[in-house]
Amino acid sequence: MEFNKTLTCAHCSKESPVFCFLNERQIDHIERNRIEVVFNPGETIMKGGTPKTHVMSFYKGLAKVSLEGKGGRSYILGFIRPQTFFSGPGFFFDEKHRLTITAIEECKLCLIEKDVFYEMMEENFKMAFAFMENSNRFILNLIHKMETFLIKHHHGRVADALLHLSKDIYHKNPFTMTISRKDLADLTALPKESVSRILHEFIKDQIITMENNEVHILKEDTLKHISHKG
Amino acid sequence: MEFNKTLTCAHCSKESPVFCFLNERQIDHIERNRIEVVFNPGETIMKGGTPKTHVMSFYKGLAKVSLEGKGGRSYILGFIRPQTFFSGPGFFFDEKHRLTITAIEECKLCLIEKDVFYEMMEENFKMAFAFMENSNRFILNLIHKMETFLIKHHHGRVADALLHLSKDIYHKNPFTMTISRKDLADLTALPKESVSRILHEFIKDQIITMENNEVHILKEDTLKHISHKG
DNA sequence: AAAATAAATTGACATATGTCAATCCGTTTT
DNA sequence: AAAACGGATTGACATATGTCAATTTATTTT
Repeated sequence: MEFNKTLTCAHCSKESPVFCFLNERQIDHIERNRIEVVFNPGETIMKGGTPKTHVMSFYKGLAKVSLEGKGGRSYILGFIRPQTFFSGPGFFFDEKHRLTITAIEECKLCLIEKDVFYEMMEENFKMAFAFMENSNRFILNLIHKMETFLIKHHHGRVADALLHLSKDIYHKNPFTMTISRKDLADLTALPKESVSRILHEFIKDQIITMENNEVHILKEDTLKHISHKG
Repeated sequence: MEFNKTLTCAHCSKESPVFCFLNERQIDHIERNRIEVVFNPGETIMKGGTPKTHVMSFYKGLAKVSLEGKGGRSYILGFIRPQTFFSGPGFFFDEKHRLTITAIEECKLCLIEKDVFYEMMEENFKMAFAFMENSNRFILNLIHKMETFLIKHHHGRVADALLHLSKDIYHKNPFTMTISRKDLADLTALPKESVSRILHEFIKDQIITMENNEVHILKEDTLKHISHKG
């Protein structure tokens, strides 16, 4: 964790899905009320169960959003990529984080006090709506996530995860998996051994290649088919 | 489905988590722009995939909210009980219902045009906030639901479902299950045969009794334990 | 570079779980 | 009341899947 202001709200806010609606006065207000932080891989950005004191504007890196389930298991509900605004689900509901956010690649982000954000939302309707739309996006992701959890055959879940990583997270096809096998296991709600095996089968069947976490999806359609048939 | 106005917004809005913030003029506005409908058990109130044209104020009955998954399976994400406001997830995002709502017991509800609702939200900030809080509640439910899906042992899922039904849905302990075994299966994401078997074991172990869908939870703590250990 | 540590893979095994089919029960229909 | 229907239960069975332990590979440390 490092502290050092290298960003400016004037610049970042343009890219933010929520803060892009702020007026100059408000931009200045968060500029004076933000904390800029860098997290290294593995570090916990927000811990489920702790008090919710800040909202987050994610500027750089890759982080995972996970739900800590019973018996020490944890389940990855999604990833955070720049630019993202994140308040945690249940912003209007209670004062606790439900989810844990952990840095996977080095992350740079700003924290803004909850009350400061709340104030601004009250006086800026456009932003309030953007906030709602942003929350909506999160729910829809959750619902999709839920669908994938309900895929019966585990091959389907891994197939889905690979497609998701390539398309939505790394945005390329031969991509370098910066997430661990354990993460891939938590993402699919499978034991890591199963993930290994299934990955191996995909390689054997020439659906993907993988060398040193460099994954290349050869037969996207086959993966899609595997994921769809369940 | 029957049409016949027997309710008044002036009365109902007092109980609504969202409409309770409306002023007289606005109450009058929805009074003139609402459709009152009665659905019989089994009827589809909203169908996933169809255009999202109205929001719903749920006045009476019991309905299930489900996600239609791959291969004709469907999964119950939750139930709707009066008084509930329901817009469907992703209200600000797109024009499609993601979830299907089906009446279990006879349901009476009002439909209000999306645009009418939108207008009112724009001019009434308090209501907008109530709407957000309401959405938040839905997300938190989803997250909890997700946790239960991830319970490893299936006994745990059934235990959790029984507790949920008794505590949150029927609000009593010896309760009459108005939902079918198939629904219970969809609620736990299990095949209905498994549900039957597990229920039978619970009865055998004297954790519950069940006669003609009259369920009595005898050992709540045991159920909780089964659900928690996963 | 060698040693130590952690991560990932593989193998073997028991069993929890899904599927199919047959039976049972309750409800409705004529 | 008998027949017909749908829902729920039970039984039998194959197998997909999780677990544990051992091995290999990769990564970090000294």
